[in-house]
Amino acid sequence: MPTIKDVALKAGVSVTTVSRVLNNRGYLSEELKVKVYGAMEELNYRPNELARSLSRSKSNIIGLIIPHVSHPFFGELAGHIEDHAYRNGYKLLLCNSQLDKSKEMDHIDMLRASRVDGIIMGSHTLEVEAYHQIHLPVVTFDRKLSDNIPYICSDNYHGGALATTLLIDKGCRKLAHIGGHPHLNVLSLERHRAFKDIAEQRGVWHTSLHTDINGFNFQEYGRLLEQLFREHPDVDGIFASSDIIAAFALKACQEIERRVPEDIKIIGYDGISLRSLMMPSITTIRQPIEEIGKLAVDLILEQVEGNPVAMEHVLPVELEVGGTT
Amino acid sequence: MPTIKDVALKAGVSVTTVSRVLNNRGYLSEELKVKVYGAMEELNYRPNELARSLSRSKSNIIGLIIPHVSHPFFGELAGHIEDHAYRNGYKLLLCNSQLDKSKEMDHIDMLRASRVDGIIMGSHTLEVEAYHQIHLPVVTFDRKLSDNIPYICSDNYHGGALATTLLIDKGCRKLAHIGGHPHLNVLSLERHRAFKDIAEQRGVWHTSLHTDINGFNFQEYGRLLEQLFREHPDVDGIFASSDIIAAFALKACQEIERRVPEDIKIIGYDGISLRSLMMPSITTIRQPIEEIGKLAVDLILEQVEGNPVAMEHVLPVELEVGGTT
DNA sequence: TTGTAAGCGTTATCAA
DNA sequence: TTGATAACGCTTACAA
Repeated sequence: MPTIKDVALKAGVSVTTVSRVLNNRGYLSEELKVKVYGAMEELNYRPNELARSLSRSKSNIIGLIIPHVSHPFFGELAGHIEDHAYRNGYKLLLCNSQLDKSKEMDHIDMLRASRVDGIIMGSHTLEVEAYHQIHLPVVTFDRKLSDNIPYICSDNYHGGALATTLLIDKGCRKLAHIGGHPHLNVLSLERHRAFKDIAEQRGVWHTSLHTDINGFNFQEYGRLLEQLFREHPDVDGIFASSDIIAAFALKACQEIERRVPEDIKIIGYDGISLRSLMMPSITTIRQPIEEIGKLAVDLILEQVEGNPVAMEHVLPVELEVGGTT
Repeated sequence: MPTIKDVALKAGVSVTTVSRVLNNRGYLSEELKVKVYGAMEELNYRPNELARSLSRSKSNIIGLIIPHVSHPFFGELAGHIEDHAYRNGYKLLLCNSQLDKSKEMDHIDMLRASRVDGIIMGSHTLEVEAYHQIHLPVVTFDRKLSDNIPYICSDNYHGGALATTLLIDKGCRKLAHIGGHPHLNVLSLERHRAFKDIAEQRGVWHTSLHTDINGFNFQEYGRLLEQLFREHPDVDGIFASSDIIAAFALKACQEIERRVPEDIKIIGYDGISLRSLMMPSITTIRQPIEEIGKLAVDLILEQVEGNPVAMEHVLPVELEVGGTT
């Protein structure tokens, strides 16, 4: 591959000048530009980003750590993040922690070693301390780490309240919540708190199930639902903490021939686009996934540029009525 | 951040020695190792991968270009690719082309400028020539570019034949195929060819619909199905070129109250894990997604190491019977 | 066994 | 306005 030296040689100027043209710094005559650009064209020259990054101490790379890209919610989120990063001249280094502590630690290490300009953390298997050691612009999704690391989340409590209220208003009298493990330090647990609060306020019977600490295991969802219907065959309302869990619930109901929404109502959370693929389409609490992705990138960029950023970003949710309620 | 110099200073040796310890080159006394590792530990030193990459002319980064990570098939594929890359000490730079020519071109350019060690191409909006200019290890998924760029695909023709045969054997007499745009240069079009061949061989009526050239638009799938049922209300078998399309077909049937599989049978393609979430779960032709991902990474690595690789990699598909047939 | 010094391809400082 | 030259942090001949 041709280097800046080759371009300089061909254009009959110094590398400094080529660099200046490349970065549009200082005064540059039209004639000079034409000459240099011409040489670049001829050589099919592309500046080496590795060298640039090293020299400037800035890689223009953002690291993203999430549990699984293959999970529809994170897949959509990652898509928007990449898109927004791209529009801002940034690249995306993708890491799947698979909710494995050592993998997540490795990934953080690797991203630091790669001198990424910032890290978007969507996986949270480690203790707060581990994230404090990062010493890089960080933004967290769905977890508050400390007072000086910005975080983004949807309005989990409100979403949980909306969902629970809807079920009760629609006549459900025996509610179940299925969500993530309570020991995970994530803000989405607020959904569960809201569920309990509202159910108690309204005096409605309720129970709660949760996944293993290594959530996102599709097989497990099936087992949980089986357990639910075994122990409480008369549940008539399910608030699932994700649309995927809700879809499993829907399927489980249909398999035991309980009509949805007549016999039992289901509401999910997230608002993944696949929810409308189910039959009936799943009622859900929609998080603004695209906005979350954009904001995450923006918060990294602001920090990179040394600008102050707000620490708390609670984005509004919206009830999206489908056919399961 | 501490550099190799700081480590050298603290350990009381030269940078060369530190580098040697770092890379485990040559003879190193236990005592020395302890000393150097100790210094690294104390300083919380991590070698700067940018500098290493520049120096070695090797970034240990693989670029991946796909249409959308948010599409379940590509999401799963990307997950496996990242995982396998990680196990081999490689990082993944993710690019979503969104089937936009200029975006795809930009991404290729960017990956080259970033000196990635190789590119896995899963998006194919450009002409063959564009890919030839890459001059880097490349492996293609589902498209044959030339005789010297390795490609991976599932046994599309066989899969298409299996699917069509199943529908006919199960008694369907009026078949429809829904797939990607015929002008896209992708091997998955073989599924359609097989569909037509088999239907004709068996003397069964058949028709074909296809998406826009910018496929993967979920809204469009709905329109296509509406069109299908309007023009051919008596179709009794649908071969969809992806599980997502199949899911849309299933939903469309249920909405117009045609029973699946009694009145109309549906079979998809891909074998995404979400297919089992549908009710009934979707019968499909399963591609070995994990294997495809691994192989893609391996083919890049082999090329990076200068080893010869086979050009054609047709992976077997498998009929996965669900409830829609 | 260890160290000096050149090089990887840029950018940035400072003269001219 | 342009050009040497020294960084950036690491690897690697080549010496010692």
